[in-house]
Amino acid sequence: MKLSERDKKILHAVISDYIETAEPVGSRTISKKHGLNLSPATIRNVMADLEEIGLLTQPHTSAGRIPTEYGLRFYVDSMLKVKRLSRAEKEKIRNSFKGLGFDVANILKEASRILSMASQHIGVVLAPTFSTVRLKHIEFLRLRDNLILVIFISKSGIVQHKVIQFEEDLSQDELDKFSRYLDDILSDLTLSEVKQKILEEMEKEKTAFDEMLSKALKLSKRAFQNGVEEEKDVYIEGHANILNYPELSDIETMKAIFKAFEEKSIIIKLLDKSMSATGVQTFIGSENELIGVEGCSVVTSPYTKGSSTLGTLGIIGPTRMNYSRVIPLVGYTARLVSEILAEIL
DNA sequence: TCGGCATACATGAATTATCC
DNA sequence: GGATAATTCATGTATGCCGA
Repeated sequence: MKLSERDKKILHAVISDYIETAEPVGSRTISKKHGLNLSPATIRNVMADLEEIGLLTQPHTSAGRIPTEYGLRFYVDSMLKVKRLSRAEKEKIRNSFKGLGFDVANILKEASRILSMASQHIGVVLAPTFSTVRLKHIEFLRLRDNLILVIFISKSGIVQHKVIQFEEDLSQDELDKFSRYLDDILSDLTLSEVKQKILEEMEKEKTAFDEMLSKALKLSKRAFQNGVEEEKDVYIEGHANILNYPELSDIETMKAIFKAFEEKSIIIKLLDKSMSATGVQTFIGSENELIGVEGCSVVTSPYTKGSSTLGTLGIIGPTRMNYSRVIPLVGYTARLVSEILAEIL
């Protein structure tokens, strides 16, 4: 779409005023406030043109204009000048993570809090799944005949469990021995490395004829069969910030937003969508159809370790959020979380 | 002559004030 | 508290001016 410089200036003025006030923006306001040296009538003509091509809309005939989702998308893609975070802001964010130690849950919760506090929107962080972290300990608990509870503990403290059936009835003593043996050979490996290692060890064991090893490996093979059931965790901070935005404060909208937060699966699906992406992504209004709330935008970025994505973090707020500030904030926080987790996981 | 822009004016909707 | 009037603010359109 080709817009003249004048059209772009007027569109930019409408959108920046709307982001600031959440109110429709009139031609006279633009004429007075933005020093474009154009009369309100001229600005009205341009606004009518921008409305015709779908970038602006008018809530009612005697109101000013507000940007459409399409207008905001055009603004973000073509006109937005992203502001860099200041050194002081970066330092403040970095310092917030100090003293949290190696507790991944605390680090992610803090990331969510930082995103919420710094943006005055809602901060969300999708935790890494078990398959992306390294194993520290595997524990077997005998439940009853042939039924065993397997507990997986990752190096970063993520715990998953699974109940398996084994053809032999094993005593708790035997299970403890297996656990110690498997800790020795599987510790510090990722889930895919674990599976490979078990196959290698089974191959070796064929020549060793060690009954204990054979049982332990069979048991571990069963434990890791079909993967480890993964419960995805999501950290959400700053729910109350919704109340600061008049366009989201009607009862029905708030109900829908809080429902999405209660049913975490909706937020998880939304964050999952950007797992495969690189860098910061913006979903404006209906582009994030999963939340099902009009007037909401989501800005996300995956955090990584090397080339593999561990999880996603982001900000949920009104479509009129200050994208020039939110985008670098999400990007920097994701880079910082990647950096911190790389040392732990 | 034509296009861009400004002024003037009629109109519509929301908000505020006033009255009962 | 509800109905009505007055005010405010933003719009669209007709018309005129000016420069290319």
